[in-house]
Amino acid sequence: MSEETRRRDSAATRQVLRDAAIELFAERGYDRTTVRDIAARAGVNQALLFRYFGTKEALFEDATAGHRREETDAPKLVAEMLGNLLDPSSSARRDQVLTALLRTLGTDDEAAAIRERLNAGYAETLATLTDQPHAALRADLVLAWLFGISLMRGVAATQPLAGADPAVVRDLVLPAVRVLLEKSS
Amino acid sequence: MSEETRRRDSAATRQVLRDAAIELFAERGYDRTTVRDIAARAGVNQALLFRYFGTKEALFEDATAGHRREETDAPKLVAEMLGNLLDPSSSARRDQVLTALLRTLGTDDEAAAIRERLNAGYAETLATLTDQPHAALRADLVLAWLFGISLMRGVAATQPLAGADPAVVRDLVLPAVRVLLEKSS
DNA sequence: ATTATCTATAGATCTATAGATAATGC
DNA sequence: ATTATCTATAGATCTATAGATAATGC
Repeated sequence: MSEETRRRDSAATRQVLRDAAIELFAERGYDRTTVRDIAARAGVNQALLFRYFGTKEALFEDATAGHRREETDAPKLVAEMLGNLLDPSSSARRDQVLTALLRTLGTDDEAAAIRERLNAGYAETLATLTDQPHAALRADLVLAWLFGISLMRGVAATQPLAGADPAVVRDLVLPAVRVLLEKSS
Repeated sequence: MSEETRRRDSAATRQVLRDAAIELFAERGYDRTTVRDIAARAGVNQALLFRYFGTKEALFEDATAGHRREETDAPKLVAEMLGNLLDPSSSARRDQVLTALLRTLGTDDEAAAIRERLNAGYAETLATLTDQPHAALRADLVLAWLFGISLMRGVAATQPLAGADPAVVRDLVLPAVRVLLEKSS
């Protein structure tokens, strides 16, 4: 609202920089996002980015951190994640982080940070989904599928997947996932 | 062998540039690969890259083009693709192109070229795999899975998927894919 | 004579820093 | 007095081009 006079507030400035960064990293990936773009979108001076985060890399790591998943009922997780990924209106923030990670995968410098976030945010919870042998591997495979779908829909935008009805996608994916994660009860 | 004296040969020079380019694009993605890197690996002068391809972008498109899949028996395709993706020794060339495309997905400028190559190279053939409704969508979903696996193994290198035995991965993935592509016969 | 290759560099970035200015809290 | 913010710029890239040089084929 009162955009005109912004009080001096280093915490707020840090936060608008983080917000602008995650948006731009999601839109363009790490390399194509410049520190000046970030500062411009945040509406703050570009030098402040370095004052508060040190380097562009540190800002990336800060901006994509801290989205550890809440512990949740395992069987519902896949459906929920799929819903998040498919529905553009839901949970925009987590989607942005995921998209930023996917778009930045090509950047070796960030590979370690990306691995850690993917693992902490998603794989750990998924691994509790099955009691079959290779539980962690099964979880990774499910995750790989969700990322592949997200990648082709959101980043590559290949048709028909990018334009498909989320409900149809879900109804196709879930039975196949069920085969992979089937409990031997 | 006789590296020392290379005859002047524009066709050969174009080809070593293409080869070096696809290697580096697969290793680092589009943005992190510089034209000087490419020329250095090819062992030719950097100005020749522009003489023969005009721009870096045109070189990318040239180097990733022309790997249209041979028409093949549909049911075997998924297993074969999976084998290609998982086995590091097989079909290094196609893997390089795929990896280059995956690593470059973040680059909007190349998005159209990438879409076209993924579609022409993989999705079209996969779409013949099933007679169920949403055949093309099912094919895209399988493709998304293969890409996701390739991405997590080769690019993000997340464990345990990155270190998993290819045979185990195949045995987990194929039954789930079968559910998705099941013919109604 | 033609054309493949090389030298040298323009011009446009981009990250990061040093140091000046100005708004706040005591 | 402290510290948030801004100005100005260093220094290191990167893509692309103009024009010189040198190896080939007739």
